[in-house]
Amino acid sequence: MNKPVVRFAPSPTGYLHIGGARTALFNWLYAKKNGGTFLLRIEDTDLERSKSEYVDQITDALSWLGFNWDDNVVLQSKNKSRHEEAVNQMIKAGTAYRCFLTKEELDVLRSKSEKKKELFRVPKTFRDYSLDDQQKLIDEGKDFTVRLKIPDGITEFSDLVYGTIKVDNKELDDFIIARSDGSPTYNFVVAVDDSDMNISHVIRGDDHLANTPKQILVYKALGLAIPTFAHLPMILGSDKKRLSKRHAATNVQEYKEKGFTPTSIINYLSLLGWNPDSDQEIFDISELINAFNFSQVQKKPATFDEKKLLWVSGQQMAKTETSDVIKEIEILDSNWGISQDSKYKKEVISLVKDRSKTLNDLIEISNVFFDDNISYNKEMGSKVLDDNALQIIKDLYEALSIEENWMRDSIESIFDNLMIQHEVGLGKLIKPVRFALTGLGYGPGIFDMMILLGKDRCLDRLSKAVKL
RNA sequence: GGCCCGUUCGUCUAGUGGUUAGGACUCAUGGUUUUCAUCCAUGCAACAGGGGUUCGAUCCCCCUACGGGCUACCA
Repeated sequence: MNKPVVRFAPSPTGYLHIGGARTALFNWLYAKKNGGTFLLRIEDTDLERSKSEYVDQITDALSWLGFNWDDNVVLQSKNKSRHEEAVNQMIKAGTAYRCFLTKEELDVLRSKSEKKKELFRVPKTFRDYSLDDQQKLIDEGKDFTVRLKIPDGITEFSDLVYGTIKVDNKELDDFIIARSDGSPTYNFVVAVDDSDMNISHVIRGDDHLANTPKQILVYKALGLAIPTFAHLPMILGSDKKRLSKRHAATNVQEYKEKGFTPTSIINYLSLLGWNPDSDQEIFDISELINAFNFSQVQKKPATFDEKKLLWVSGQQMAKTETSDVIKEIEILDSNWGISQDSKYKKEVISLVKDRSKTLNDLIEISNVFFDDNISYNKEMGSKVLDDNALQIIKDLYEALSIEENWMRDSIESIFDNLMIQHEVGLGKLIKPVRFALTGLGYGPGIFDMMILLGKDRCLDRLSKAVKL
């Protein structure tokens, strides 16, 4: 079997969203698994809506995810002359024809049919005009579109996900392949470009399933080799509607900003609409490449669930080496821990890594170790630091300040003494102390934290908290 | 309207012509951590409906309902 060539072909009319990322992922996985080629084509033929800043956003997001494309990015708009050539070739060959019906005429006919509840079909008025007759109309100055001459018969293909799909060509109109301004339409260019790029496997969203027979007819009309198709089910928002800009967070960039790593996002996305044929849910990238297979791709749409993403992210965090986690944080926030000792940073992260789900969690908690200017929430302070708690902290301060031995055992025994002295459990002790030290209601184990912070900073913070 | 595709716990999914329909997330409860989180255990919870075929259908067929896509001089 030849090495597959696949492509991801977004249109630059917006940022890369989660659904697009999933399509890119499955393309990329398939290419990697089979030693194939992954290409990127930007479908920028809709000049009205396409923006170059979106191209940059999309390529940035793909790079961040690690979906590196082989070869240069193909801009569809650059293939204009090739598309024109293909259209002319088809007119000459008689597989396409010039249609002189105007949009206005067609709109009238269409609405008439709709009123009568009849099925609308584009009239085939000009379908069998000879090239000479067509030329005469052109000479008269008439505008025309070019339509594919759909042959009789059945168009059938085998989709890697959906199996055999069959459509009677009677269901298809002679659709436009070139507009009256000469620009080619989607279902036409996509076939020409995929063929020119030697795409062997077209892997895309299943919103294109119904377009596929049309594209196959273009391949046939041009005598081109037909690729294999694999359509992926849609990803839905929590309201069961197709994921779109209306939904909360759909931009890949937003997930980066929320502190998710590429691996976590890829891991979670892979589980939407696909199963590894095992109980495994947490994958690193190479495991995923290994396990990927179209036979396990789902036909029904899947709903995006951020809670599970969060869980996957936490699992990934726990199994990632501390030094790699630090690298990820520094990619996200280049100012993080900038003036801190690298050994100290490592100790901080390994202390909080297993209890954090996102890089942002890590950044927030680690800040407690970097910045001695603790900001205390007043409302929370008045709740946690009642008179009893304040007395405990004062006593703790006294005991700690005369402690020579800043070790876990000695700190623990100080706490033991305080528990007896104040007749409270450790829980009642820890909460105010943690708040005094960090301003937070959660965080790593109190003793580990105190050892890492060191005696001076602990005493300093305790005294500050008392003065609140 | 026509054509195409789909429908298993709330969510992601496994599964087979005979199963107590399995796992994961979420949620609840309990345990560990004398706190929180993690972790562990237990629990709640599903075959869209109706007809067939069959000794027996969640699984095969048909219909209905629901959802999605295409039906554009959008992509």
